[in-house]
Amino acid sequence: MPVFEPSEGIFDRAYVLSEDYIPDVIRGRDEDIQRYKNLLQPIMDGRDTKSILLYGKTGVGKTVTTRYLTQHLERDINEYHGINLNTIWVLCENINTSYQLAGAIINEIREPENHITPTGYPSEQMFRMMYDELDSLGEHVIIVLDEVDNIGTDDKLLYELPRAGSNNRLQDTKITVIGISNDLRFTDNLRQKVKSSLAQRELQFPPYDANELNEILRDRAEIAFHDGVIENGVIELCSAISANDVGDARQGLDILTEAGEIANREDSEVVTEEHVYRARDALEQDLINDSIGDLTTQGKLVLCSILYFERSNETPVRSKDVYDKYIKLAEYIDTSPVTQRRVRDHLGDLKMQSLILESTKNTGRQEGRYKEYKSYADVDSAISELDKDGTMEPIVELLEALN
DNA sequence: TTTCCACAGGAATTTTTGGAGA
DNA sequence: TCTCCAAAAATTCCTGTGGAAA
Repeated sequence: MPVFEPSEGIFDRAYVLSEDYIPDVIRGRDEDIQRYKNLLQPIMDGRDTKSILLYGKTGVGKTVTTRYLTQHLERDINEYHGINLNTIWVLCENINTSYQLAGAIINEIREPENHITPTGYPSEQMFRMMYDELDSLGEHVIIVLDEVDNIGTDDKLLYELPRAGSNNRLQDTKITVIGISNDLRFTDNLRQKVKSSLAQRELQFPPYDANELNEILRDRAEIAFHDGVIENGVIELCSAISANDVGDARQGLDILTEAGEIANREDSEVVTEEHVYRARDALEQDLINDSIGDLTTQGKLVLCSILYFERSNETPVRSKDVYDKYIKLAEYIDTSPVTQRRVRDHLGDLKMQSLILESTKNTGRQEGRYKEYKSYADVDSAISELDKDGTMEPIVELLEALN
Protein backbone atom coordinates (compact mmCIF):
# COMPACT_ATOMS: atom_id res chain seq x y z
CA MET A 1 0.00 0.00 0.00
CA PRO A 2 1.51 3.41 -0.93
CA VAL A 3 1.72 6.01 1.86
CA PHE A 4 0.99 8.88 -0.55
CA GLU A 5 -1.38 8.99 -3.50
CA PRO A 6 -2.10 11.88 -5.87
CA SER A 7 -4.84 13.95 -4.24
CA GLU A 8 -7.87 14.36 -6.41
CA GLY A 9 -10.49 16.96 -5.73
CA ILE A 10 -11.02 20.53 -6.74
CA PHE A 11 -7.44 21.45 -7.75
CA ASP A 12 -6.34 21.00 -11.33
CA ARG A 13 -2.90 22.67 -11.39
CA ALA A 14 -2.35 23.99 -7.84
CA TYR A 15 1.25 25.08 -8.52
CA VAL A 16 -0.15 28.05 -10.45
CA LEU A 17 -1.05 29.61 -7.08
CA SER A 18 2.49 29.31 -5.72
CA GLU A 19 4.99 32.14 -5.35
CA ASP A 20 7.37 30.60 -7.88
CA TYR A 21 4.88 30.48 -10.73
CA ILE A 22 5.49 33.05 -13.45
CA PRO A 23 2.33 33.75 -15.48
CA ASP A 24 2.41 34.37 -19.25
CA VAL A 25 0.76 37.75 -18.73
CA ILE A 26 1.40 40.07 -15.77
CA ARG A 27 -1.81 41.93 -15.01
CA GLY A 28 -2.04 45.61 -14.10
CA ARG A 29 1.64 46.39 -14.72
CA ASP A 30 1.85 47.31 -18.43
CA GLU A 31 3.52 50.70 -17.99
CA ASP A 32 5.80 49.50 -15.16
CA ILE A 33 6.97 46.54 -17.25
CA GLN A 34 7.75 48.82 -20.21
CA ARG A 35 9.85 51.15 -18.03
CA TYR A 36 11.58 48.19 -16.36
CA LYS A 37 12.27 46.65 -19.79
CA ASN A 38 13.88 49.91 -20.97
CA LEU A 39 16.25 49.81 -17.97
CA LEU A 40 17.31 46.22 -18.79
CA GLN A 41 17.62 46.81 -22.55
CA PRO A 42 21.36 47.83 -22.36
CA ILE A 43 22.18 44.26 -21.21
CA MET A 44 20.63 42.96 -24.43
CA ASP A 45 22.58 45.54 -26.44
CA GLY A 46 25.88 44.77 -24.71
CA ARG A 47 26.12 48.25 -23.21
CA ASP A 48 26.94 49.25 -19.61
CA THR A 49 23.94 49.09 -17.33
CA LYS A 50 22.88 51.04 -14.26
CA SER A 51 21.91 49.43 -10.98
CA ILE A 52 18.15 49.37 -10.43
CA LEU A 53 16.22 49.78 -7.20
CA LEU A 54 12.63 48.58 -7.34
CA TYR A 55 10.36 49.40 -4.46
CA GLY A 56 6.74 49.04 -3.46
CA LYS A 57 4.71 47.31 -0.74
CA THR A 58 4.55 43.53 -0.29
CA GLY A 59 2.70 41.57 -2.99
CA VAL A 60 2.51 44.32 -5.64
CA GLY A 61 4.29 42.23 -8.28
CA LYS A 62 7.90 43.37 -7.88
CA THR A 63 9.31 39.87 -7.59
CA VAL A 64 7.13 38.19 -10.21
CA THR A 65 7.80 41.00 -12.71
CA THR A 66 11.54 40.77 -12.12
CA ARG A 67 11.45 36.98 -12.57
CA TYR A 68 9.37 37.39 -15.71
CA LEU A 69 11.73 39.93 -17.29
CA THR A 70 15.03 38.28 -16.28
CA GLN A 71 13.77 34.92 -17.54
CA HIS A 72 12.84 36.43 -20.92
CA LEU A 73 16.12 38.35 -21.05
CA GLU A 74 18.15 35.18 -20.36
CA ARG A 75 16.35 33.35 -23.17
CA ASP A 76 16.43 36.20 -25.70
CA ILE A 77 20.07 37.20 -25.18
CA ASN A 78 21.07 33.59 -25.67
CA GLU A 79 18.99 33.31 -28.83
CA TYR A 80 20.24 36.54 -30.45
CA HIS A 81 23.84 36.74 -29.21
CA GLY A 82 24.65 33.25 -27.90
CA ILE A 83 25.52 34.79 -24.52
CA ASN A 84 24.80 32.99 -21.25
CA LEU A 85 23.21 35.40 -18.82
CA ASN A 86 23.18 34.19 -15.20
CA THR A 87 20.70 35.55 -12.68
CA ILE A 88 21.60 35.14 -9.01
CA TRP A 89 18.62 35.57 -6.74
CA VAL A 90 19.33 36.36 -3.08
CA LEU A 91 16.46 36.65 -0.63
CA CYS A 92 17.80 39.02 2.03
CA GLU A 93 15.00 38.17 4.51
CA ASN A 94 17.45 37.02 7.20
CA ILE A 95 20.50 38.90 6.00
CA ASN A 96 21.45 42.07 7.85
CA THR A 97 25.17 42.55 7.19
CA SER A 98 27.42 42.76 4.13
CA TYR A 99 29.32 39.74 5.43
CA GLN A 100 26.17 37.59 5.45
CA LEU A 101 25.20 38.88 2.00
CA ALA A 102 28.58 37.86 0.55
CA GLY A 103 28.12 34.39 2.08
CA ALA A 104 24.63 34.11 0.60
CA ILE A 105 25.86 35.06 -2.90
CA ILE A 106 28.65 32.46 -2.67
CA ASN A 107 26.16 29.77 -1.66
CA GLU A 108 23.78 30.75 -4.48
CA ILE A 109 26.58 30.11 -6.97
CA ARG A 110 28.08 26.98 -5.38
CA GLU A 111 26.63 23.47 -5.37
CA PRO A 112 25.02 22.56 -1.99
CA GLU A 113 27.87 20.21 -1.04
CA ASN A 114 30.34 23.13 -1.30
CA HIS A 115 28.28 25.65 0.68
CA ILE A 116 30.19 27.73 3.21
CA THR A 117 29.17 28.30 6.83
CA PRO A 118 27.74 31.65 7.94
CA THR A 119 30.65 32.67 10.24
CA GLY A 120 34.31 31.97 10.85
CA TYR A 121 36.03 33.72 7.92
CA PRO A 122 37.76 37.11 8.10
CA SER A 123 35.62 39.70 6.26
CA GLU A 124 38.11 40.36 3.47
CA GLN A 125 38.47 36.64 2.79
CA MET A 126 34.69 36.33 2.54
CA PHE A 127 34.46 39.21 0.04
CA ARG A 128 37.39 37.84 -2.01
CA MET A 129 35.71 34.41 -2.21
CA MET A 130 32.52 36.09 -3.41
CA TYR A 131 34.25 38.04 -6.19
CA ASP A 132 36.18 34.90 -7.25
CA GLU A 133 32.91 32.99 -7.54
CA LEU A 134 31.30 35.79 -9.56
CA ASP A 135 34.33 36.03 -11.83
CA SER A 136 34.20 32.28 -12.45
CA LEU A 137 30.73 32.71 -14.03
CA GLY A 138 32.04 34.99 -16.81
CA GLU A 139 29.98 37.03 -19.33
CA HIS A 140 27.05 38.86 -17.69
CA VAL A 141 25.46 38.26 -14.29
CA ILE A 142 22.35 39.89 -12.83
CA ILE A 143 22.29 39.89 -9.02
CA VAL A 144 18.79 40.36 -7.61
CA LEU A 145 18.73 41.35 -3.93
CA ASP A 146 15.15 40.70 -2.84
CA GLU A 147 14.06 42.48 0.40
CA VAL A 148 17.35 44.40 0.30
CA ASP A 149 16.05 46.78 2.99
CA ASN A 150 16.79 44.11 5.62
CA ILE A 151 20.48 44.88 5.25
CA GLY A 152 20.91 47.52 7.87
CA THR A 153 23.67 50.03 8.42
CA ASP A 154 26.40 47.55 7.48
CA ASP A 155 25.92 48.41 3.80
CA LYS A 156 29.51 48.24 2.52
CA LEU A 157 28.65 45.61 -0.10
CA LEU A 158 25.60 47.53 -1.36
CA TYR A 159 28.03 50.30 -2.26
CA GLU A 160 30.80 48.07 -3.62
CA LEU A 161 28.86 45.46 -5.59
CA PRO A 162 27.40 47.72 -8.32
CA ARG A 163 30.92 49.21 -8.80
CA ALA A 164 32.78 45.89 -8.75
CA GLY A 165 33.65 46.11 -12.46
CA SER A 166 34.96 49.68 -12.44
CA ASN A 167 36.91 49.02 -9.23
CA ASN A 168 38.66 46.00 -10.82
CA ARG A 169 37.23 43.57 -8.28
CA LEU A 170 35.91 41.61 -11.29
CA GLN A 171 37.95 40.86 -14.43
CA ASP A 172 35.82 38.49 -16.53
CA THR A 173 32.26 39.18 -15.43
CA LYS A 174 29.96 42.16 -15.89
CA ILE A 175 27.28 42.52 -13.24
CA THR A 176 24.01 44.37 -12.92
CA VAL A 177 22.50 44.73 -9.45
CA ILE A 178 18.74 44.88 -8.96
CA GLY A 179 17.58 45.73 -5.43
CA ILE A 180 13.99 45.01 -4.44
CA SER A 181 12.61 46.72 -1.35
CA ASN A 182 9.29 46.60 0.48
CA ASP A 183 10.21 49.76 2.34
CA LEU A 184 9.05 52.85 0.44
CA ARG A 185 11.44 55.02 2.44
CA PHE A 186 14.41 52.71 2.02
CA THR A 187 16.42 55.17 -0.09
CA ASP A 188 15.79 57.98 2.44
CA ASN A 189 17.69 55.95 5.02
CA LEU A 190 20.61 55.05 2.74
CA ARG A 191 23.89 56.92 2.92
CA GLN A 192 24.22 59.20 -0.11
CA LYS A 193 27.14 57.30 -1.62
CA VAL A 194 25.33 53.94 -1.23
CA LYS A 195 22.21 55.42 -2.77
CA SER A 196 24.11 56.74 -5.79
CA SER A 197 25.68 53.30 -6.27
CA LEU A 198 22.75 50.96 -5.61
CA ALA A 199 19.89 53.12 -6.89
CA GLN A 200 21.18 54.64 -10.13
CA ARG A 201 17.72 54.02 -11.54
CA GLU A 202 14.56 53.71 -9.42
CA LEU A 203 11.17 52.20 -10.12
CA GLN A 204 8.17 52.30 -7.84
CA PHE A 205 5.30 49.78 -8.04
CA PRO A 206 2.00 51.12 -6.63
CA PRO A 207 -0.43 48.80 -4.74
CA TYR A 208 -3.06 46.91 -6.73
CA ASP A 209 -6.65 48.05 -6.40
CA ALA A 210 -9.48 45.54 -5.84
CA ASN A 211 -10.24 45.28 -9.58
CA GLU A 212 -6.64 44.48 -10.48
CA LEU A 213 -6.45 41.93 -7.65
CA ASN A 214 -9.68 40.44 -8.95
CA GLU A 215 -8.16 40.01 -12.43
CA ILE A 216 -4.98 38.44 -11.07
CA LEU A 217 -6.81 35.99 -8.82
CA ARG A 218 -9.34 35.07 -11.50
CA ASP A 219 -6.56 34.38 -14.05
CA ARG A 220 -4.77 32.06 -11.66
CA ALA A 221 -7.92 30.39 -10.31
CA GLU A 222 -9.05 29.49 -13.83
CA ILE A 223 -5.91 27.41 -14.32
CA ALA A 224 -5.44 26.17 -10.75
CA PHE A 225 -8.95 24.82 -10.11
CA HIS A 226 -11.27 22.56 -12.06
CA ASP A 227 -14.11 24.33 -13.87
CA GLY A 228 -17.04 25.45 -11.76
CA VAL A 229 -15.61 24.70 -8.30
CA ILE A 230 -15.20 28.34 -7.26
CA GLU A 231 -18.54 29.71 -6.05
CA ASN A 232 -19.63 33.20 -7.09
CA GLY A 233 -18.19 35.86 -4.81
CA VAL A 234 -15.18 33.83 -3.62
CA ILE A 235 -12.61 35.58 -5.84
CA GLU A 236 -14.15 38.98 -5.04
CA LEU A 237 -13.95 38.21 -1.32
CA CYS A 238 -10.28 37.21 -1.49
CA SER A 239 -9.52 40.39 -3.46
CA ALA A 240 -11.49 42.55 -1.05
CA ILE A 241 -9.69 41.12 2.01
CA SER A 242 -6.25 41.75 0.53
CA ALA A 243 -7.18 45.12 -1.05
CA ASN A 244 -8.59 46.22 2.29
CA ASP A 245 -5.30 45.32 3.92
CA VAL A 246 -2.43 46.56 1.69
CA GLY A 247 -3.31 45.58 -1.91
CA ASP A 248 -1.18 42.45 -1.60
CA ALA A 249 -1.75 39.90 -4.40
CA ARG A 250 0.38 37.29 -2.57
CA GLN A 251 -1.98 37.48 0.42
CA GLY A 252 -5.02 37.04 -1.85
CA LEU A 253 -3.44 33.99 -3.53
CA ASP A 254 -2.49 32.48 -0.15
CA ILE A 255 -6.06 32.85 1.11
CA LEU A 256 -7.45 31.33 -2.08
CA THR A 257 -5.01 28.40 -1.87
CA GLU A 258 -5.79 27.75 1.79
CA ALA A 259 -9.55 28.00 1.10
CA GLY A 260 -9.12 25.40 -1.65
CA GLU A 261 -7.16 23.11 0.65
CA ILE A 262 -9.80 23.38 3.40
CA ALA A 263 -12.51 22.54 0.86
CA ASN A 264 -10.41 19.62 -0.41
CA ARG A 265 -9.85 18.22 3.09
CA GLU A 266 -13.58 18.33 3.75
CA ASP A 267 -14.37 16.64 0.41
CA SER A 268 -16.39 19.66 -0.58
CA GLU A 269 -17.04 19.93 -4.30
CA VAL A 270 -16.90 23.73 -4.25
CA VAL A 271 -14.95 26.53 -2.55
CA THR A 272 -17.31 28.82 -0.66
CA GLU A 273 -17.03 32.23 1.05
CA GLU A 274 -17.10 30.43 4.38
CA HIS A 275 -13.95 28.54 3.34
CA VAL A 276 -12.33 31.89 2.56
CA TYR A 277 -13.07 33.33 6.01
CA ARG A 278 -11.74 30.19 7.69
CA ALA A 279 -8.66 30.29 5.45
CA ARG A 280 -7.93 33.88 6.49
CA ASP A 281 -8.18 32.96 10.19
CA ALA A 282 -6.06 29.82 9.72
CA LEU A 283 -3.30 31.78 7.96
CA GLU A 284 -3.26 34.38 10.74
CA GLN A 285 -2.99 31.59 13.33
CA ASP A 286 -0.19 29.89 11.35
CA LEU A 287 1.74 33.15 11.39
CA ILE A 288 1.39 33.42 15.17
CA ASN A 289 2.39 29.77 15.67
CA ASP A 290 5.48 30.26 13.49
CA SER A 291 6.44 33.35 15.48
CA ILE A 292 6.16 31.45 18.78
CA GLY A 293 8.14 28.52 17.40
CA ASP A 294 10.97 30.86 16.39
CA LEU A 295 11.29 32.54 19.81
CA THR A 296 14.39 32.01 21.94
CA THR A 297 13.99 30.44 25.39
CA GLN A 298 14.10 33.91 26.97
CA GLY A 299 11.49 35.22 24.53
CA LYS A 300 9.23 32.26 25.33
CA LEU A 301 9.64 32.88 29.06
CA VAL A 302 8.57 36.52 28.66
CA LEU A 303 5.55 35.41 26.63
CA CYS A 304 4.74 32.77 29.30
CA SER A 305 4.77 35.50 31.92
CA ILE A 306 2.11 37.46 30.03
CA LEU A 307 0.09 34.27 29.37
CA TYR A 308 0.21 33.59 33.13
CA PHE A 309 -1.44 36.96 33.84
CA GLU A 310 -3.86 36.38 30.97
CA ARG A 311 -4.95 33.06 32.48
CA SER A 312 -5.34 34.74 35.88
CA ASN A 313 -7.48 37.49 34.33
CA GLU A 314 -4.97 40.11 35.46
CA THR A 315 -4.21 41.76 32.13
CA PRO A 316 -3.23 44.34 31.05
CA VAL A 317 -0.12 43.92 33.16
CA ARG A 318 2.67 46.47 33.58
CA SER A 319 6.22 45.67 32.53
CA LYS A 320 7.53 45.60 36.11
CA ASP A 321 5.08 42.84 37.05
CA VAL A 322 5.86 40.96 33.82
CA TYR A 323 9.51 41.00 34.87
CA ASP A 324 8.81 39.78 38.42
CA LYS A 325 6.77 36.85 37.08
CA TYR A 326 9.41 36.19 34.41
CA ILE A 327 12.08 35.82 37.12
CA LYS A 328 9.92 33.25 38.96
CA LEU A 329 9.23 31.28 35.77
CA ALA A 330 12.92 31.29 34.81
CA GLU A 331 13.81 29.89 38.24
CA TYR A 332 11.02 27.33 37.85
CA ILE A 333 12.79 25.79 34.84
CA ASP A 334 16.35 26.39 36.12
CA THR A 335 17.20 29.06 33.56
CA SER A 336 19.32 32.10 34.38
CA PRO A 337 17.15 35.22 34.08
CA VAL A 338 18.30 38.21 32.01
CA THR A 339 18.09 41.84 33.09
CA GLN A 340 14.98 44.02 33.08
CA ARG A 341 16.43 46.03 30.18
CA ARG A 342 16.75 42.91 28.09
CA VAL A 343 13.21 41.80 28.95
CA ARG A 344 12.00 45.19 27.66
CA ASP A 345 13.67 44.33 24.35
CA HIS A 346 11.95 40.93 24.32
CA LEU A 347 8.61 42.64 24.99
CA GLY A 348 9.30 44.93 22.04
CA ASP A 349 10.04 41.91 19.84
CA LEU A 350 6.84 40.14 20.93
CA LYS A 351 4.86 43.27 20.09
CA MET A 352 6.53 43.49 16.66
CA GLN A 353 5.45 39.92 15.98
CA SER A 354 1.85 40.73 16.96
CA LEU A 355 1.95 38.20 19.81
CA ILE A 356 1.16 40.82 22.45
CA LEU A 357 -0.52 44.22 22.62
CA GLU A 358 1.05 47.25 24.30
CA SER A 359 -0.43 50.42 25.75
CA THR A 360 1.15 53.34 27.63
CA LYS A 361 -0.16 54.58 31.00
CA ASN A 362 0.83 57.70 32.85
CA THR A 363 -0.30 58.43 36.39
CA GLY A 364 2.00 61.42 36.84
CA ARG A 365 3.74 61.79 40.17
CA GLN A 366 1.80 58.91 41.62
CA GLU A 367 3.33 55.98 39.71
CA GLY A 368 4.99 57.68 36.76
CA ARG A 369 4.85 56.48 33.19
CA TYR A 370 4.88 52.81 32.25
CA LYS A 371 3.65 50.34 29.65
CA GLU A 372 1.04 47.63 29.99
CA TYR A 373 0.77 44.41 28.03
CA LYS A 374 -1.78 41.77 27.17
CA SER A 375 -1.76 38.75 24.88
CA TYR A 376 -2.91 39.27 21.30
CA ALA A 377 -2.47 35.63 20.35
CA ASP A 378 -5.21 33.19 21.38
CA VAL A 379 -4.04 31.95 24.80
CA ASP A 380 -4.95 28.26 24.30
CA SER A 381 -3.26 28.14 20.88
CA ALA A 382 -0.18 29.91 22.21
CA ILE A 383 0.12 27.45 25.10
CA SER A 384 -0.27 24.43 22.83
CA GLU A 385 2.41 25.86 20.51
CA LEU A 386 4.74 26.36 23.50
CA ASP A 387 4.05 22.77 24.50
CA LYS A 388 5.93 21.63 21.39
CA ASP A 389 9.14 22.91 23.01
CA GLY A 390 10.09 20.34 25.67
CA THR A 391 11.98 22.89 27.82
CA MET A 392 8.74 24.78 28.51
CA GLU A 393 6.84 21.70 29.67
CA PRO A 394 6.76 22.52 33.43
CA ILE A 395 5.49 26.05 32.69
CA VAL A 396 2.91 24.78 30.22
CA GLU A 397 1.62 22.46 32.97
CA LEU A 398 1.48 25.43 35.34
CA LEU A 399 -0.49 27.47 32.82
CA GLU A 400 -2.84 24.56 32.11
CA ALA A 401 -3.49 24.23 35.86
CA LEU A 402 -4.68 27.85 35.96
CA ASN A 403 -7.44 27.06 33.49
C1' DT B 1 5.18 76.57 36.06
C1' DT B 2 8.03 73.27 38.13
C1' DT B 3 8.90 68.93 40.16
C1' DC B 4 8.75 64.19 40.37
C1' DC B 5 7.84 59.37 39.32
C1' DA B 6 8.81 55.01 36.95
C1' DC B 7 10.10 53.52 33.29
C1' DA B 8 11.41 53.51 28.06
C1' DG B 9 14.82 52.98 25.17
C1' DG B 10 19.41 54.60 22.84
C1' DA B 11 24.32 53.76 22.79
C1' DA B 12 28.37 51.61 24.01
C1' DT B 13 30.39 47.65 25.75
C1' DT B 14 30.87 42.85 27.11
C1' DT B 15 29.81 37.99 26.88
C1' DT B 16 28.42 33.93 24.52
C1' DT B 17 28.10 31.05 20.59
C1' DG B 18 29.58 28.71 16.66
C1' DG B 19 32.71 28.09 12.90
C1' DA B 20 37.45 28.21 10.22
C1' DG B 21 42.01 27.05 9.99
C1' DA B 22 46.72 26.11 11.65
C1' DT C 1 43.42 22.23 20.89
C1' DC C 2 44.10 26.93 20.31
C1' DT C 3 43.49 31.36 18.17
C1' DC C 4 40.95 34.20 15.27
C1' DC C 5 36.63 35.91 13.55
C1' DA C 6 31.71 37.54 13.20
C1' DA C 7 27.02 37.50 14.88
C1' DA C 8 23.80 37.54 18.38
C1' DA C 9 22.50 38.11 22.98
C1' DA C 10 22.96 40.43 27.06
C1' DT C 11 24.61 44.12 30.30
C1' DT C 12 25.58 48.69 31.84
C1' DC C 13 24.93 53.39 31.86
C1' DC C 14 22.53 57.08 30.84
C1' DT C 15 19.13 60.59 29.03
C1' DG C 16 14.44 61.41 27.69
C1' DT C 17 9.43 61.32 28.43
C1' DG C 18 4.80 63.00 29.76
C1' DG C 19 1.24 63.85 32.81
C1' DA C 20 -0.38 64.39 37.70
C1' DA C 21 0.81 66.68 41.87
C1' DA C 22 2.84 70.46 44.26
